Amino acid sequence: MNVTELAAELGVSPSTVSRVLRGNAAKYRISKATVERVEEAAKRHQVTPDPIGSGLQSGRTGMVGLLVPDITNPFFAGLARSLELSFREEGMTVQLGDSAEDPVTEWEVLRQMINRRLDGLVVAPVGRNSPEFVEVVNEAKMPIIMVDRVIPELGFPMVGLDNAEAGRMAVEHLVEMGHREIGFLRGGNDSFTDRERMRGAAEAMGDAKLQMKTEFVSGSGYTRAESFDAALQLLSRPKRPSAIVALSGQGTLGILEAVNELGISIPADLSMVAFDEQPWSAFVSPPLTTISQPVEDLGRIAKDLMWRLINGQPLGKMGEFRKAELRPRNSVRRVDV
Amino acid sequence: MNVTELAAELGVSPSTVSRVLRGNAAKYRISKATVERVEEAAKRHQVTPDPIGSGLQSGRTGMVGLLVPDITNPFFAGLARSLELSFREEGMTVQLGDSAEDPVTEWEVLRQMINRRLDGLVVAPVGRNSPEFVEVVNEAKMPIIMVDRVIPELGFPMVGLDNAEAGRMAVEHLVEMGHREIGFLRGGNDSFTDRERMRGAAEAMGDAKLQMKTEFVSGSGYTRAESFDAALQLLSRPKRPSAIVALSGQGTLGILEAVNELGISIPADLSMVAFDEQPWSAFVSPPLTTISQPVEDLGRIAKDLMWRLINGQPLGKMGEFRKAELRPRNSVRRVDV
DNA sequence: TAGTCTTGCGCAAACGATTGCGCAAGGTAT
DNA sequence: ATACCTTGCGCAATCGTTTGCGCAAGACTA
Repeated sequence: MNVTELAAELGVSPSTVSRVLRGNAAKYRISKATVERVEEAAKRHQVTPDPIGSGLQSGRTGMVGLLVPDITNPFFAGLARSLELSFREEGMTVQLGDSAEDPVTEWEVLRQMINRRLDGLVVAPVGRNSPEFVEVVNEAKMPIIMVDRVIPELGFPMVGLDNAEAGRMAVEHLVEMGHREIGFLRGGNDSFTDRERMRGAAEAMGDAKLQMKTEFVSGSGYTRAESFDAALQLLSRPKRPSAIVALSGQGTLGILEAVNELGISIPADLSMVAFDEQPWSAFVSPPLTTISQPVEDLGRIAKDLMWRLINGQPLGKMGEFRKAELRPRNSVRRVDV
Repeated sequence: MNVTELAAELGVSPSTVSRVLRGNAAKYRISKATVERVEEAAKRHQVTPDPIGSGLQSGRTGMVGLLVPDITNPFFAGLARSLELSFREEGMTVQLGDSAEDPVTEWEVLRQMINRRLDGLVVAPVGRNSPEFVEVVNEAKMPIIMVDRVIPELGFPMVGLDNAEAGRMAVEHLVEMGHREIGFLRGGNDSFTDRERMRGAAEAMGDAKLQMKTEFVSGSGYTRAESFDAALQLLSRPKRPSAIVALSGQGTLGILEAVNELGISIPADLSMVAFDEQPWSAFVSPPLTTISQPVEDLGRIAKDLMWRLINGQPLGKMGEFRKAELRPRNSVRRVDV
């Protein structure tokens, strides 16, 4: 049963039913009696305005797109969960897109989402600022916000981690534990996120009067295979750092895999601070010292920003960057200074 | 620019443009010259039929709903990824719903999805067959298939693991390695999936002339906290099994947490076979012996089934259950018999 | 008693695409 | 020259909802 049929049954016009169900009864001066009749009948027949008909008229679909580089990455899964819940509370639904860390797929998915006339796009980009990416997001006539691997140059509202601070925290912790030779496994070299983490790390190194040695820094993409290769390369040199920072979740896996391959023991031979807290971080051997992101907050903030954009409300600020949290466990060994 | 405007620019009717863009040019005898003109102009202006207008007319939304109990569970994330990719290849998109392992939330999300007039629903239920669940899925006037925690009584097409076989594999492996006292951490006691895994395990125990001791079987829900409690209870008894099978992914985490808490060492004090291969399974200490599900296959099969249902094609069979794979690593110790 | 307000709600035109039916123009057959 | 067929495409209704405008009826004022 749809709105029109319900109206016929009640002997009122579809307009009236629509206004009642949309909560505009007062605005159109529908009498209390009529409102109640309509509401009762709507409940009884489980009638709710068809989103398609409604969308055609209003231009709203009640859906937002969420584009992530990899939904199997627990960070993005957590973000998806938080966003889905937050938007559901507003009666909106989330369309999932997964670009598989591939820029070309990313454009394609974005185009599909744009064609679908979603109300807005929450994009966690692969991280590279290509001309094609810029073109496709700029021609989208809908609100867009960026999360996690933001690209500030594009001028979209952003939600993410205070990455420089997070990088700094990792290094400061290692320095406190007596480490002086610190290595870094970068993730997705071209991304703003990675550059910021490195910037913070470099500052902390400087503050501690330590040198960041290029042979102790290894770049890689964000995929698991790339991370493994980079970690292998960094750790199989004759001279190794005494500690390493995995600057991404996949990087953590890459280091664990390489360490396994090379027979290196953590933390006896190598200390490690790992980005991204995961469900298993605390229960593996050794329990991992991690940098944890407030992923639920990020989802809620992203939803709030998007909600304002959709409803034409002013944004307080163009972005929000939350602090990370260091969780010290046993993958960092205290060494003598 | 939409279809109507493009038609105006070309001096043809919207009908003609629609027929060309929908690939129905031949059926309506549109001349080759006109087809080419339309196609060229559509490409030039990037015109594609508006899914809302089209949906209103055709009744199709080009979207399927995916409802999972927990997108942060890597198994469901993998399923989501596989499904998203498979459906995208058909030009369809996936709406994500996360019930957070809560039956009530599950009904609500289902209702929302049904109201949205999606083309179909891929449901990984929380696993409990409640009257409310039955009511809501039965009143849905759209194709539904169940994945993973299927509920066979409801008669929907199903895709999942051959769970009995998987349970059997776990036990047979432990028996081969000399274990005779085997414990089980069940996951979501009421689910068909869990019962099947236990059934297979029990059969294998019987075949090996071993007794399944009730004090070595601990039930729990599917959440992490429940799994931890159950594992703690099972493992803190004075007499412990020499090996344990975690019958769910969260159960694996629960056991690892409990073992950590109790100071039990794997595999020295306790051997373990863990359900659900995860990215980190091979790189933790000790590398975990796992039962791996072919999650990508499951996604593709689910999409195929759904595709047939949507297009009114006959289903070969009402369900497909794939074999699991045992990945022997170092969490199972060989013991003397 | 006529004019003005207020209350309560319907009319009809969108929104954008799809599709059965049929018309017109040109060709072919008789 | 008439009848019939083929080719090519447009007409108009339809899907379900929303919303500006205005109508009708009763209440109130002068």
